[in-house]
Amino acid sequence: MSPVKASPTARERARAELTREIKEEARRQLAETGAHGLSLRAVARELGMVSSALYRYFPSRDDLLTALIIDAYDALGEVAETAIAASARPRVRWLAACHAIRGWALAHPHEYALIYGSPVPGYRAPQATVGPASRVPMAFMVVLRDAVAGGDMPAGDEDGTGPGLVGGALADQAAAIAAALVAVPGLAAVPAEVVVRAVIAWTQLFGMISFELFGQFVGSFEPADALFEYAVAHLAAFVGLDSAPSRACAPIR
Amino acid sequence: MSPVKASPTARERARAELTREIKEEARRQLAETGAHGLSLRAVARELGMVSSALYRYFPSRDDLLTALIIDAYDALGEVAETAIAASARPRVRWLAACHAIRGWALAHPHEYALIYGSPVPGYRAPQATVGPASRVPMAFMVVLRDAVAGGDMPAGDEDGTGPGLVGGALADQAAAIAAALVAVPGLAAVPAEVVVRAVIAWTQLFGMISFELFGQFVGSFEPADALFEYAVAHLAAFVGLDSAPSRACAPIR
DNA sequence: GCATTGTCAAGAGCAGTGCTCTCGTTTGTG
DNA sequence: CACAAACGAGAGCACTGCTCTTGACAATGC
Repeated sequence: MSPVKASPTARERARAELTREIKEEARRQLAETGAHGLSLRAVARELGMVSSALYRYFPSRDDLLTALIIDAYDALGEVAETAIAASARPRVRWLAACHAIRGWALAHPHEYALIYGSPVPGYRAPQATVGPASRVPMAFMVVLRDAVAGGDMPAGDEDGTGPGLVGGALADQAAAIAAALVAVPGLAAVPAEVVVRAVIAWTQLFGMISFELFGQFVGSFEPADALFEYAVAHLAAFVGLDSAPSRACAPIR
Repeated sequence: MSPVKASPTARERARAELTREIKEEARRQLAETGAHGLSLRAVARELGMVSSALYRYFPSRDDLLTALIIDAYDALGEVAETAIAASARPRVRWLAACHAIRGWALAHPHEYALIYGSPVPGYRAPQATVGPASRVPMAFMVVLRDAVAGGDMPAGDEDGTGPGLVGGALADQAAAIAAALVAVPGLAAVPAEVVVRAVIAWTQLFGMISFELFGQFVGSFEPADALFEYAVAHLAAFVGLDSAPSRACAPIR
């Protein structure tokens, strides 16, 4: 935001350092006791300061949580972005992103719960989170855009009446996203139906990770590795990223 | 559990009544302030009693929450079961269940968050919840079983190498579920691949509902009606419930 | 019928929380 | 150097979940 001063004063450096330490300690407690158990007083105690001093850095507990949420979004976004960075076939990059995201979620369950679980206490996501939050879906879109540009996917697939044709409000919403995607790096356009399918794939991915993490697979699909593998393979086919272009996603029948 | 006495004493009736009232008031506060805001003292205050008296009915706050969780699972399970009760084509019953579940979730967001959001505070789901929790996925399985039995779905679809063939650990896990399903009402068996696909559809459904409810669709897909419609149509095709059997889920290409 | 036993609501109290306010002190700047 | 902003410390408020004790009531055995 504000331009970084050439020589930050000792006070500013101390402040930045302490802010970092507070978040670090908070993240530690988060990993131990979850969002509910995160206590400002405990964080302050652990840092050897008094609780009221902490309010100079985060005006409320929710603000601390928001900072952690943004960090988590960014961390996961970076994981996804490095996963798709490899110069491989789009399908490989897609699958890599899915596995990387799951890996991060399993390694940081409480931080995952913080951003993809039920919204914390009373609290509504502030605007500052939507940027970092969009990094993951954006990464998937980038892969699809590259696939379209590279000819790895049929570009114009507006065939008549599919089982769930994109039309009406859906088409508009998808077009808005596709437009935003084109505007930024300015290359090939992604068809509306592919955008919609990508969003569905996105929800599918996080639905499965959430179920695995939040214990909905109790006695049935645990571990969920095989199920996940199967699901993401289907998802890649669903959005149009095929290993063998024919028989995309209908082995049944 | 315990056999109901023919003539419950006045004390027993009062206790049951008060237990019901406590849960009712707790549910009301839950709808207003979320799980975090639910306070035993506030519930007691609203009921005109003192907080300590409440501990005679629920030994701890977590126990109250558990009771609410079980109730929520049961309520949603019943919604799903009545939705599939109609004697229509399996595909119609499937879609009805999806829409009914979403409708309940939108009407009871906090209760939904309680059961499908991040697991509350520190707490791990006790065994008593797994029964009610399985009613929804079970309902979907029943539809599929009926579809297989009624010939609405290809029964043996073990064609060679699909994009994500079910095999190894996945096949075992799916077979265990299919076996449990057959054991109860004892009719047609559901192929392993269909079971796996049903589970994936289940996670997809709740992934989308969660994203809609928890605000991940911020500026993009709101309202999500059209997206949901499109997604569940795909899901029905994905598990093998087709309106027009051919071109199941591959309008792309 | 009376005494015993168990259940119940009430109250006080403990340890903990988020948050606010007021103090001196420290630090950077005009 | 002086002044203002930033800071850490402490006390305090209202609230929480939870425990313990006390006295009143209802159900049961003799």
